[in-house]
Amino acid sequence: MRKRARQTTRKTELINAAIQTIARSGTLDVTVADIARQAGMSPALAHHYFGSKDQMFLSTMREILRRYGLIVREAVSAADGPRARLLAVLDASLGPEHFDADTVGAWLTFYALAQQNEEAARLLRVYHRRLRSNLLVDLRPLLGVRAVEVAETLGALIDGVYLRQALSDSAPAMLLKLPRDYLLGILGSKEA
Amino acid sequence: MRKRARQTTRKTELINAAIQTIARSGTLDVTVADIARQAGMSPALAHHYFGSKDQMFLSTMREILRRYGLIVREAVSAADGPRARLLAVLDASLGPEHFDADTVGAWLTFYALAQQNEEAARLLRVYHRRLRSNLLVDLRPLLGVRAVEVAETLGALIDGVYLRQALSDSAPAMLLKLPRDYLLGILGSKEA
DNA sequence: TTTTATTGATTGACCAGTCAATCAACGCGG
DNA sequence: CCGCGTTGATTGACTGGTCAATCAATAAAA
Repeated sequence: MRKRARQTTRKTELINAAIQTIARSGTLDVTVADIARQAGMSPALAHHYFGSKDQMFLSTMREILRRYGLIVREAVSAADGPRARLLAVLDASLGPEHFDADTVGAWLTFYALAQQNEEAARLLRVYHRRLRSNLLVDLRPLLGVRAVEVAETLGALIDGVYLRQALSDSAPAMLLKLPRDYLLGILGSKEA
Repeated sequence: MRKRARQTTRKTELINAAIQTIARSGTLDVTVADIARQAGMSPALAHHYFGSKDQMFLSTMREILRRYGLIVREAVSAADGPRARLLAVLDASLGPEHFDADTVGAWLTFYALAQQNEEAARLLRVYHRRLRSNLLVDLRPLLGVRAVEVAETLGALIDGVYLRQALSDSAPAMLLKLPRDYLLGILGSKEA
């Protein structure tokens, strides 16, 4: 048991180091040595735990996805009613936990990775579907058939906001409220 | 003069080869040798013309941006009235010329590059500003102060659609009509 | 002839992954 | 409580391969 715990902490340390290192350099070209150094251990140890660079990246991606799912689930369960839950999903998706420079950098880089690596693409599709279904659950009772289109639009909008945030051209605050305002606009006009 | 012409064609050949090669492999990890081979010449010649790999990539990016600007300007000048011009900008931005697998692949990859390379980030910001201003020109007379928010939303939405297209999860047709429907929804409700 | 185009060969750097060797903790029989 | 063997943690050194960039040499053009 002690053994397993140690292994887990080491892996987690490497994953955190990977997120930081990837975001800081903005590429997947980061070397295993870079990540290991960031985590304060030798490159050989990283291989010992993950087997290959690709496996390390995929684990990192899974971890980011896991954290995202956790936060969303928490936020949704704390909200009451469809409208509040929808806003909770948006807030959680664009919350500071995912929107810090590190995570955004890593996130963007994974999109690039997804073009090469089928497993990476699969993980990204999982995220898309999860977001979509989270939105649809509460959009359907409010909008009926139009829910699908609105859900797709919100999904694309969130991703676009991420993308632009990574370049930090516009003011961040402005970008963050875009999906929320879109949703409120839709809900408001439907209420009438 | 002859000299310049030859140099230009060689450079263009390399740029086209770069677009194809990047898109096909889905990464910036393509080697100069790969690109040169695709263009039917030796790697050494590619260095002769561009000096470095980075310069070659940046030239490629500028070329893609130039083509985009060209198409948009053409489409806009052919349209009549603010509403038609807005739709023209959207259609041109998501048109098949930029939406084929090759260009989308290269585009996405450049977003990743922009995190490392300041010049790449600058070029992407140029594109953002150009799109924004293209939209604002015709949105302002229709929407007044709200034009800014709508322009930002459309920009983010387009980028998001690109991103999702690159993963081709949803049906392409569905994705493509999202920005258009959003704009029509805004304009429709304002007309009232 | 002078300049430009073009290439094959080479170099120097870098990096993922391997391996053999230490090191530290733990368990266990005496 | 003490050697001692087992097992996982950890590392430094090394390898095989790749790639950007350079260079010297040749062909073609001006």
